[in-house]
Amino acid sequence: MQEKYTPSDIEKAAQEYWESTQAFKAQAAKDKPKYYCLSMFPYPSGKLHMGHVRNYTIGDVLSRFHKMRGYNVLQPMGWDAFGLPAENAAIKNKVPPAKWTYDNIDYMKGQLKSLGFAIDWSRELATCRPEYYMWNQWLFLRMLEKGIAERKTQVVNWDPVDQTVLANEQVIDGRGWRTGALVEKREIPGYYLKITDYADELLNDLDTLEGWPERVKLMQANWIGKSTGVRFAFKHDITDDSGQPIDDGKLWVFTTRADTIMGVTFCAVAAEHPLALHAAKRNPDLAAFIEKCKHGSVMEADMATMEKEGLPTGLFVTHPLTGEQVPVWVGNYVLMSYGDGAVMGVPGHDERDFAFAKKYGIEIKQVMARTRTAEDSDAAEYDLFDAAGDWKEWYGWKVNVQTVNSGKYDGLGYEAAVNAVATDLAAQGIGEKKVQWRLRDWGVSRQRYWGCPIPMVLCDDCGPVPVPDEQLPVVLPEDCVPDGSGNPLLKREDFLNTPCPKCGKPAKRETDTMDTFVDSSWYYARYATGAGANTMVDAETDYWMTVDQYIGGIEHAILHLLYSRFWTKVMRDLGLVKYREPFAHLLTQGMVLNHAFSHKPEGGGKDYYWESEIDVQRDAKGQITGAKLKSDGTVLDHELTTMSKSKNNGVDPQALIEQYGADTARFFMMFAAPPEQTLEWADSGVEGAHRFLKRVWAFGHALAGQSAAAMPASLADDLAAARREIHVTLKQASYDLSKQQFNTVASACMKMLNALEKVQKDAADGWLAVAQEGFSILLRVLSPIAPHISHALWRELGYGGDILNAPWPEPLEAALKQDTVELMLQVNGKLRGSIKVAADAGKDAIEAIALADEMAIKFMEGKPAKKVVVVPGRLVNIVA
RNA sequence: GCCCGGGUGGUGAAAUUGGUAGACACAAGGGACUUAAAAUCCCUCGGCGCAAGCUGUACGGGUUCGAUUCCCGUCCCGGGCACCA
Repeated sequence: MQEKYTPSDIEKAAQEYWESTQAFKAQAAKDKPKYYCLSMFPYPSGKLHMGHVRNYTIGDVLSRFHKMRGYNVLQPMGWDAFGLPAENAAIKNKVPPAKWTYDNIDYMKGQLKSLGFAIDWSRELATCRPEYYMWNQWLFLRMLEKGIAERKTQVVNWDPVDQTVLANEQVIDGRGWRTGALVEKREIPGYYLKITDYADELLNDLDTLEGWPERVKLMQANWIGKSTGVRFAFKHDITDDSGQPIDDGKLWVFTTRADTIMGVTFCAVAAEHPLALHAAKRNPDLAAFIEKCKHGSVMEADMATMEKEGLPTGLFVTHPLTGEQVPVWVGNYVLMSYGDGAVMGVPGHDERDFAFAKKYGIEIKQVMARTRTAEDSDAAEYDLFDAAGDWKEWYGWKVNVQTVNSGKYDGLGYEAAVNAVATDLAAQGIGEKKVQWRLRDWGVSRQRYWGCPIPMVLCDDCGPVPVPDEQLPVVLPEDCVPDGSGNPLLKREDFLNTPCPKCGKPAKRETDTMDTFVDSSWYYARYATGAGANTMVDAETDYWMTVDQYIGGIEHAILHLLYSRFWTKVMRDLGLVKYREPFAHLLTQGMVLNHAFSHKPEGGGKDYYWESEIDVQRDAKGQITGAKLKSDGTVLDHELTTMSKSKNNGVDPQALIEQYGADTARFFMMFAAPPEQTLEWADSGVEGAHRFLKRVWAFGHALAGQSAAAMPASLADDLAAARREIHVTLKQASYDLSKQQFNTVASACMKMLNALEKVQKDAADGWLAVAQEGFSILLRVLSPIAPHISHALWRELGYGGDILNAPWPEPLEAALKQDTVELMLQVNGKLRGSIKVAADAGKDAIEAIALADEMAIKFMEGKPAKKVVVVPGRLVNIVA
């Protein structure tokens, strides 16, 4: 056995051994419980970064741990290979996205292999391969048949100079990233998947996901956003140019606050609303305002933070309960795509309406008063409603308030008022209670090249026609090079021209491709499908699914996970799978953050710089206070954010692996922080992890070549203590693993080695027995985290077989046993010392010992003990 | 702006989920070995104090015999907000 720890040799040998024995090839087996462990597949951006290392090491630790626990483990890997960065790279380097993507996959696969993950590579897939994405197309056609997919209009960011649709990411401060042109909102046709049809089930089934973090379920529930309210109409007799009443003379709105309906002093409609468009015909100012509303962002965050602006239309509608005339405004914050594109304005009891009314001098009516409760009976000053003053929190409350100035509805609480109002509106036939969802349908059309083609043909005569199944897949040509000025497929005649499947006349293919979230919505099921399947999924899927443990970044808490859940339910309804949820347990890994430095140049866009290109200024505590570009001194913006290719702040693990080895990289990553916690990247501490592995190797080397020693019936004190320390630590480590808290499992390994090293080699008989037993425990606990060194030492020391299949160690009661325990001694909650008592001492005996203690007597200052709290095994607190 | 997290020594973190705050490490300082360096090993290490002790888990309150942990409020940082993935 080599004396020196040389990771490069050890790791290469272990990986070759695993490869030659096909150690990680997963096959259905009846004699063992299955464990499908899945990490979110990476986007092939070029190189791995530390976030990947963290994600995949977590998955690997869980996989290897479960294998040792006797499970039949599947851990697959693949590539989320379609997406925008490949097109950006093409624009920059004039390389086809396909080539760039495949090259990146090659490189990153090599990196993953060098990290020694227990992956079944035979199941590898890439979503940009026709054999994968043809099933996107196939399922899309099924959805179309069932009415789950439909064609509607969608609002997109339009760059008027490049004549192209921009992703939100490509819009910086309202301007196109390449052209700097003001971006416009534009309506174009696109396909939607009716996820809202599944809203109820997606919400209710969250309760069945016991293995999901509460915070993720909460985020999803909030996103789905079920709210009960009232949809009702304001009647009017506004007619269009042909004399027809617009929208049948009804302005529909939805509200969750029908209890405040008597406080309505205006209505606001979206810029695209028929009433707005009608009024604009005779009002140039309004027409200009509507035109202005077309610019700007489609993002919710921008909508919420932008200055709320409006203009009166000069039109009035009739309040359904008071008969009063209510002015109609156009508001830039009202979206045509939400509900009916119109809202009622109650400035007295809605904060946004309050600000709007004050800005434009609209009347503010109080229709709610605070109800006095026991807790705030003395808060008289808060009860005063002041329309001229500032907004007060309670104006918007639903509880501890009741209706006032509301005529027949006076004196009611929230629910009673809503019910009374809804009943009266229903009696008039212009309103009803309605469940409203925040969740919107999933728009899947992307005006981009590098994605899965939507299998439709546009015929002048027949309109949009689905591509027949037997013509699938619609293959994306892989040699296009996007240049930023629209979808290159529009110039590909060979792709574009095709006969209409219905009438046979010349027609054009749809050039829109699918949202890449489609690709990632079912890849987990495809991994589990047998090789060579000529269906989307097969019987083997039923064996492996559902995924027992899914691991991925918290940034996917809503969209990816919700779309995957939806897709699963659609597949179930089509009879393709039997399960209703894809992921039983979810571990949301915290992001690995790094500093990012950027600058917004004159012509628009946003440039990111590598840390090596800049000078960083720090304060005395090392906090970054500023940064300048080395080349020309440009002052840069600074943020702490997730590692990504586009921000030039990814840290490549390659240097780490080459210098210290994969085991050190893995061990350090696990040791650094618990998996769910956000982690600011710093490599200080890598040395320590490496030092530890060197000590493990050295200890193993010292034990090599010795035959197995029997454990003596009794051990010297220091050996018994060391052995106990090992078993106590093992117990803790197993518990921590069940909690998925790997940083303390890593530190447990360190504690075990510390305990073993502490006892002198020749201290007493039994040393060898304790060392051999302890080291075999240490290696097994260490092996999921640092598998290569554990594999090598396990074989060198002849513990028998392959550590991959060694049973997980169990702590021995005999080793854990102790005769006396130390209890902390508190007086009035302050630590004053400690007492030693027999391990089996009763409460009375412990009390007696505590009260007789010198420190207890001193700090009780002669006062009698009012109460003595005894926490078994932990402490005694004397209250004097 | 809205939804969800987080904040503990110089640094990463731990605390059996209400019971010894800082385990395990990193960095730093001191020492041993060495001609020297590297490597390795030993010691010190929240703050104040000679000590007894006091104080300390972002900040301000509260509940409790006892709060990093539970409740209320504030500040800061991160994630998501539907075309980045």
